[in-house]
Amino acid sequence: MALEHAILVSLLEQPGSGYELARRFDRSIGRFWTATHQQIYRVLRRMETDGWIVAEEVAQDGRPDKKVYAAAAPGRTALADWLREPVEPETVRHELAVKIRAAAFDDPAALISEVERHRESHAALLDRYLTGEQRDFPDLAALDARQELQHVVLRGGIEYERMTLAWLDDVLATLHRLAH
Amino acid sequence: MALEHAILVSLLEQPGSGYELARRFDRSIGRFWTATHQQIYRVLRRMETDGWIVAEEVAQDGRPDKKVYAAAAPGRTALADWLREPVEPETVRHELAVKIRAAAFDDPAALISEVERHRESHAALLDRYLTGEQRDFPDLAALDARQELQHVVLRGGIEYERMTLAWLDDVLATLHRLAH
DNA sequence: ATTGTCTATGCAACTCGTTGCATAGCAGGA
DNA sequence: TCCTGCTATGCAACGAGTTGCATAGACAAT
Repeated sequence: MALEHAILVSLLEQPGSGYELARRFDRSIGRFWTATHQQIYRVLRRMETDGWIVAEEVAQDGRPDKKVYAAAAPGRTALADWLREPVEPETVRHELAVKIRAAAFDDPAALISEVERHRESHAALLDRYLTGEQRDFPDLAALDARQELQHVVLRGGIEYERMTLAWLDDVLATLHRLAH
Repeated sequence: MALEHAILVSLLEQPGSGYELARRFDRSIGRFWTATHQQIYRVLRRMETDGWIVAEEVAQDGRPDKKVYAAAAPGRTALADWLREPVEPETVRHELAVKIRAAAFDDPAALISEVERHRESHAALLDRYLTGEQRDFPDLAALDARQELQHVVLRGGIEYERMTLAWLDDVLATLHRLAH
């Protein structure tokens, strides 16, 4: 379980409400740790009672009030402890890989359009990463420690997408070959 | 939910008992879809009552009896239907990426040994993939359709591991730089 | 005028996944 | 001899994650 920790990191980078966190999990952090708003609200309440975070009610006009959370000292301690724990092995759920093997017992050609759609979404994501890189890291020679670490994670995302695109091309070529 | 489908693919490739499936999920299939024996037994019972698979009791000497499952016609139909459904977006859980961003609020050097351990396990996995490739696909020019598809998935695994190793080296260099 | 979308939070019910434990015979090593 | 580990299946309890729905005011477009 590390949703708490992902939320803590996000709140340390920038305090925010449950709703704002949910949107971040749809965008940046969510590339590495997905979560729905339901999970986030539930975990936020638990973290508040545990003293990991503190909330401040913020009145807004034209909008519902919101509770802005920020990381507290016990949260930072918990995060430091977690950092020193061994990384749990990632649980992989690669549906497309299962489908490709499944295609051997059906028509491989039936998968082609799905793989193409998949390829397009990965191409779009790579594009967003590269655009975000230009915007958030315009001068790679002048980064502080936090940005250095954010950037090395982003580089991982970029390389992952490039590798995935190349592999999907390989998959498409294979499927076309099998469909003669 | 696609554990049913992952199990179906595995049973189509080779019938087997719950226990055997659990071991396959620890080895080959599990690289793309993880599952514990508890999940597998529970889903197998459901699949049997749904008629997707059929079981045959096999007595063994020196060992407990086992139930060997094989895919049935309704299971093949369900698999074909599933193949034609759109691929669900993958839910990513990349703990290490979260930890790297977390390191900005603690000591980046504290992560180095963990990343090194991580790197070693990916190097070992790449090695196992390459050894398995030699063993299972000695002649790449003479593959049938099923093997072609298994091999393109394996190529994906190999490229993923290579990319990950390169990225982990990048991460290590960054962490060392920040620790001066 | 009405529809739709956005902000903001939450309940209830459900399924999925994990953990700990139990059984039970056999094989191999300290 | 005792301990560990392997084969083989399963129960019970819990925690994590998903889905559907609800509220409610503000704003923009049709």
